[in-house]
Amino acid sequence: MSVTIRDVAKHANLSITTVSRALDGYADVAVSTRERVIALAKQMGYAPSSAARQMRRQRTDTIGFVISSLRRDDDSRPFADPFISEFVAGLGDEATHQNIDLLVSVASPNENETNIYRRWVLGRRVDGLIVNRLRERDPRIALLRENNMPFVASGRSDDITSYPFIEMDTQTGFSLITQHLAAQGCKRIAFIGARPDLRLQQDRYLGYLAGLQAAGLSPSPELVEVGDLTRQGGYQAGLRLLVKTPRPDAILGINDMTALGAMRAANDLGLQIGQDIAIAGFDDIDDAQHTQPALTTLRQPVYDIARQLVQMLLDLLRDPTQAPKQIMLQPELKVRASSKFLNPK
Amino acid sequence: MSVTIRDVAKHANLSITTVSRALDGYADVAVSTRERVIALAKQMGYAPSSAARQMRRQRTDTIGFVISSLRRDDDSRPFADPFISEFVAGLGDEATHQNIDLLVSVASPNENETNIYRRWVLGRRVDGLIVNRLRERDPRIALLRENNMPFVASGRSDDITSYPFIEMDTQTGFSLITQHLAAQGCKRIAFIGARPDLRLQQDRYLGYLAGLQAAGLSPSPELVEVGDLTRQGGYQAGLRLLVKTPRPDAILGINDMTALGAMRAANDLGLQIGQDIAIAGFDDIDDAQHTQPALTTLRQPVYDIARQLVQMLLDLLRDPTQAPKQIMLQPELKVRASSKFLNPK
DNA sequence: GTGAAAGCGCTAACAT
DNA sequence: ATGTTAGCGCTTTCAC
Repeated sequence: MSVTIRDVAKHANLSITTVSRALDGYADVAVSTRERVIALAKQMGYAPSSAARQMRRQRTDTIGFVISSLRRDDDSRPFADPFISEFVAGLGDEATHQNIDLLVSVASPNENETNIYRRWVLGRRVDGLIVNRLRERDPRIALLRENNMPFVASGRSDDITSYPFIEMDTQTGFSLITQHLAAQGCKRIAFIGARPDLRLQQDRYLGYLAGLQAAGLSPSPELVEVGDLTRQGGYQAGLRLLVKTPRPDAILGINDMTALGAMRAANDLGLQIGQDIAIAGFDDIDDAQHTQPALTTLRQPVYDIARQLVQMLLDLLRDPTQAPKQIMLQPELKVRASSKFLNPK
Repeated sequence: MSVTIRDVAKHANLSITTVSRALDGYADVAVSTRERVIALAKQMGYAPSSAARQMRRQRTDTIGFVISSLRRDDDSRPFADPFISEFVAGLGDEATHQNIDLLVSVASPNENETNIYRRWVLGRRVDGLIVNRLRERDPRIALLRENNMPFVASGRSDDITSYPFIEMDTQTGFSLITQHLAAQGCKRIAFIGARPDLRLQQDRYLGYLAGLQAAGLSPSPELVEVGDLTRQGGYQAGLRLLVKTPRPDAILGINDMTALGAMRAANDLGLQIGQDIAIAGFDDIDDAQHTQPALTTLRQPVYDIARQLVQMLLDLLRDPTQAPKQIMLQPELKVRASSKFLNPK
């Protein structure tokens, strides 16, 4: 069917060994031979079969990433999450740059995403994995551990002893942004979070509480709503918050998409954002600078984080015994117009 | 290292043949044996090695998609293109659903993306490919053809005889939306396009011209600018257009991102969108409904198209001799507030 | 209903 | 500097 190393060897009157070594650039091949082989291979359209190579080398030169979509219904578009897009872009760019492949899977909420991991891990489909949006006692981590599958994480789980990760200091970040809102004169600062089993919910919520305390404000259950990290979820939660009396004078979203949804809710209720109410988010997605008014947020260098995660994973694959690199980054506060507040009573 | 079929066979006191057949559900295995094997495999954490399977079956159960980023610089975030995200989401969802894997690569502008195709094709890394944003005399298509690599396309190239594709009738669509703008009273309707070698530029530009003609307006080179499908490109082109005298009274973007950029340009110049100037786009990305004012556009069911493309590709893999399915869809005009125009002189 | 054996295409250890 | 050979883990004929 397609051209194999045997065909090339035959045409070159060489053994397949020599062809293999010539193409892989081994030193013990005559220069003239090497050049001849390379030219011939190119001309014949030969490239090593990836399956054969994987089998022989016991290595796939492929890393995997499973996009876990947290929510999908008729109103919210799938995967519209720009955070994930940018993350995937970083993974893809760095993978290409390092000459490895990226296997991507999308786990819809109804299927058991652990199954995808299981298939990839047990079938040695990939050399390693990138994991994000970790949960408490994350079953994926357990699976990877049990099967010795190398992985790096964005954010950390409970047990951080044995794997590399990059994490934003979201707790400090949320404390700072909460204090920023308080400094605008806001007294009733609401928070739209996410499912409590998500690690990021815990960190960010704690940061929010810490920020309130630092500002001398007391927390209230009335001011906390649960979203789902999507614009739609933020919109719904925003509506629930804004009809309460007394009304919140600020809304902090667990991420930018949530904040964008809340902005829309405020808009629909006729409130002037950056005047009647302050709104802020987290991530600094592309849209954040392009809304009217622009969204105050904490910047997370998602693209760079993704690239670095790939590098960390490759380091780990090269030397599995090394101490896991664990990096903590400070998010950067981006103050824009949405967090102004001109109506302090 | 990891558990193979041999290990399972040994534990079960069976030949590897029987284990293989039991797990693959062949009929000629005793029910009791099958159950025993399945239980044992699960308990031992066995799953067939994907590399070995690929090699033996001469099939990868993987399809590929290369994201060709058209532009990357400091101002524009990579991959922020929601069109691509949604497309990838559709591919990923359907692939998962069909139990195959999706290999993704990101081709940065500086590397030769044909190299990625070459590696995948010659190395039989994937069973088939999804291709989009075709160009005139597309070298990728030539490569795929030469090497008998099955593929399906979103949009078509010059030679449409031999491969399946799904295409939007963008020409009709752009004609309609241009006429819609004219019907608002706009007389100087500008168009922000893209590189002329992109197939989509040609179709959409022709549609724009046809729409002008149908509305009794004459085209002017003054009213046409070149962008790059990004928000940033739309912004720059928008600025160039809006400082001209006389000023355009409508801007039609080749896609929504371009239109969004143009909206920002109009905003920056103090123009009221949907009043001083009408703006429209194409795609109906998630953001289109969330801008202020909401963006008039032509809806393209990107997610569904992507899913269907995967199905078409799998059909093609199952029966390579079948006549290529070629589908043409009509985009749906979504009239929103951005295309109002209240200042006809 | 089960097993033996060939072979997918390649790489690497070992020989020459 | 080049060739011989074993074997990666699996599926699939073919034989029993």
